[in-house]
Amino acid sequence: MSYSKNTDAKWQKKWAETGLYKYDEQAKGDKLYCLEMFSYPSGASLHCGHWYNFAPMDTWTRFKKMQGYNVFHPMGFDAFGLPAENYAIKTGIHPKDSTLKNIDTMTKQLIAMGANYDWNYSLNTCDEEYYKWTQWIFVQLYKKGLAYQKEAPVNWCPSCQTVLANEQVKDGHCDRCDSLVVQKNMKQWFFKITAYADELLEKIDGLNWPEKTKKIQKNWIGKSHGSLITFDIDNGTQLKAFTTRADTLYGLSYVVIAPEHPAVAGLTKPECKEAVEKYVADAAKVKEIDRLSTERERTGVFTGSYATNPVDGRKVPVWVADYVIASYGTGFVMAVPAHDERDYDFAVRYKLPITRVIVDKDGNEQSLPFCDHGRLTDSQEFSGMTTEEAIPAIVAKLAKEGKGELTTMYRLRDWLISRQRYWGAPIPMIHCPHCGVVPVPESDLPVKLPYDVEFRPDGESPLKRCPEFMNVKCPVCGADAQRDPDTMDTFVDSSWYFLRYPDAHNDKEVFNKDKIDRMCPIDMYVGGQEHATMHLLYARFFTKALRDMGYLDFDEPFNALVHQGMILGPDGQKMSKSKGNTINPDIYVDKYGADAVRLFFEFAFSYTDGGPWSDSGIESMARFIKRVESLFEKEKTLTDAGAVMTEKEKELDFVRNSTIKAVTHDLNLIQFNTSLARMMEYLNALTGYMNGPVNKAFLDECLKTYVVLLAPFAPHLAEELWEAMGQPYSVFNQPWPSVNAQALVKDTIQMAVQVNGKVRGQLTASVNDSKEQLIEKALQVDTVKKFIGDTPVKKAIVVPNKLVSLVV
RNA sequence: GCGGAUAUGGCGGAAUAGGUAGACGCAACAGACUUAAAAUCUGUUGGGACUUUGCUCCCGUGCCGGUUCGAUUCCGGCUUUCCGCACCA
Repeated sequence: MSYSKNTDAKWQKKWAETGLYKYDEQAKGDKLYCLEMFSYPSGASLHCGHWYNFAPMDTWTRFKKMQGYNVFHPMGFDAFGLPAENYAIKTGIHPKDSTLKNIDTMTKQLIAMGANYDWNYSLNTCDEEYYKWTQWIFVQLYKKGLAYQKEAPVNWCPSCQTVLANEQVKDGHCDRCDSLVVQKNMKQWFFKITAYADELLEKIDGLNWPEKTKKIQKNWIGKSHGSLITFDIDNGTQLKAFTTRADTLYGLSYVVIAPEHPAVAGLTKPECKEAVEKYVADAAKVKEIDRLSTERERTGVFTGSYATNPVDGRKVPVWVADYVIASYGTGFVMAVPAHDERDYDFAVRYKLPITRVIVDKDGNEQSLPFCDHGRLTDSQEFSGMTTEEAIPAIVAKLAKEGKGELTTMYRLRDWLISRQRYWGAPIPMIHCPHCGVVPVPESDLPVKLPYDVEFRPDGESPLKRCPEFMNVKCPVCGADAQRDPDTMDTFVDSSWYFLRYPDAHNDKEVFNKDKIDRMCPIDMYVGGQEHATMHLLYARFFTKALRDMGYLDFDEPFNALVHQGMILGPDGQKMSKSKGNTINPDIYVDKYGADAVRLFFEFAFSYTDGGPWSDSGIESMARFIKRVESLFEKEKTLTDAGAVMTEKEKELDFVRNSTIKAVTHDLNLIQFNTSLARMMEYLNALTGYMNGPVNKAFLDECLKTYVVLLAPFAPHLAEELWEAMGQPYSVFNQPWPSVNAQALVKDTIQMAVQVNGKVRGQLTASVNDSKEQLIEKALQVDTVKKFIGDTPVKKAIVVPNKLVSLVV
């Protein structure tokens, strides 16, 4: 017998035939819902990133099953999306055809990996059975007021020919194709994620997530405490400004409005009209390009209008400037150049007054702009107060006239979900000339995505060109109406898939409430960190919205979260086709077997770090497998020296039990690399033991322990060894070994002896030695004597089982 | 610019309620087997010193300092690389 890819095939077949992976909801053991982020079948096959995400977690879930948990571990496909569509445009192959073919290939690869998914619980987001419920959720959100349409400046990717959510724009570029994103005013569908901003922020602290991810998400939500201050404008209107520094109000020198703000036209005096209109038009054109420059000059124009500072009645000019963001706060800000860098630069450029109203806490005048908190000066009755005292005081004064209030503001914007693309779930809304926007009745769902459509994008949704799809009767009045031609962002599909798995084939409801409440939240969720402000945020929002609509009873979808690291090319660079450093894992599976590839990914780096692919690394894993096999081969040739437990047997038993202890501990912490290091040490100990006379019955027990411990890591090899030992199928029905505490107690211990903090010698201690006896022994060590000489020992510290430290 | 992380042999990486730094593996070198090579097995392997080659000594976890009998681990200040955000008022 020799492990190879044939071994893989043999056991994969047997596992499938015997239903080893079948999930039984009624089975004994605590439920453990473990999930990896499902894969995107845009490429033709699984790549190293998938393998690194899935294979080690397969090991982990197998371990948990052996520990007695009732593990639910499904897998599906995030099948809609731009890459499949772009591939279709390039090749002419319909996205549905390529996607289904890729899903088929990837499923086979996952099976070839040895992954223990129960495919009866699988799902695929481009399946009508699935997107029917995606649309159903859209309708519920609409009815709840959480889905709405608005005309707004949106991010437009000219290459993908679609709008994008804020979260999908990185450095002003499209997250998918890297094209420069431009701004466009369009009427689009939004989900009101901001309604949950507070809860999304607060509940994050209770989650067992990586701290960094929590921080990224918190910053993205970006709560800030401040005040809304109302300004009277000389055209008779009022505008509110959001500020975190109401204490600087006496230093006001002008106010600024964003170019996209609807009030701009009304503010502009005839003599300024030409300049303002030109500025607004230019701002729209160059804005996104210039945003990339951090050295960008702040520009603006005067509108001709004046605003009144509500705190002292002074008039200040109203400017238009594109350093004000229309979509944050009110799009209108108060400018205090002395205490804000941006306002300072702007004031210097346009020769606007700069008035100091804050000094530092000690009363010293710092150089301007001085942006720290401090103490007020030249601020009437508020002079002398600190920033912290002055803010509520000034707002209270303004509040009497209805011109000030404390408030909070969020950086988070509502989630724009319309996409002018073909390959997604159609938005289930109908536009009727009489009734306006009407949701598709639930009984008419799904709104099927038509197959025969010219899907090349031209800035309008491809579905618009499909009259059979577009033309519909209004469900309310029966008049001729039009469907919404857009499809939903694919992040909508993935915002609830984990809720569908436990009840994947329910055709009556989105999911059964009892079932979902029993199975969720997810106990362990594993996927890339790049989803921190996208999928992981959207999924939390969906869970909360569905909870508030009564469909489930928990607050958070993912109790624990782990990010696997990234696998790099052999050159240490990110894998990419253009660099030519990609690795196809299939080739290695074919050559060395799935277990060798699994072991490589698990042993070569810490799971959360990842690292470069290495051919010699994978060869070393193949070598490890051979060493394990030859050990078991050798065992058959040994003769029994009798059932005696000598020091050698005790030593091996010590290693066996400390291996069980360490592997269990490290696997619980998702530390595959150190677990396997312990397995190698145990292998080395077995090899050493088998060079001498052996107690066969005892050795047999040690080898059985070895196979059971190895099983989650190298499942095919372990089944083969288990069978070869004459043990009944399957090794995965074996309980996880427990530690015999007795075996870990040693009679004598090696301890270090330190003199003034430096190790100078070793001593052999007996477990029963008292502190005094240990110190006495330490003083007798030759090398220690040399360093102490005649100097008296001032102090002696004993660290049990570790060392004796002498201070002279 | 702000925020977060990171730094350990030739390489991947171990070890932190402060306690023998370098586990485990790779690569390298030497030996065994072989006509030879590969494979396999065994051994050595952080750097340096030696008029005691040793159960020897000195140095060593990015840099500088501090606390401690003792610091990879804690504190203060830098530097590097990576990541997140980036006119958020």
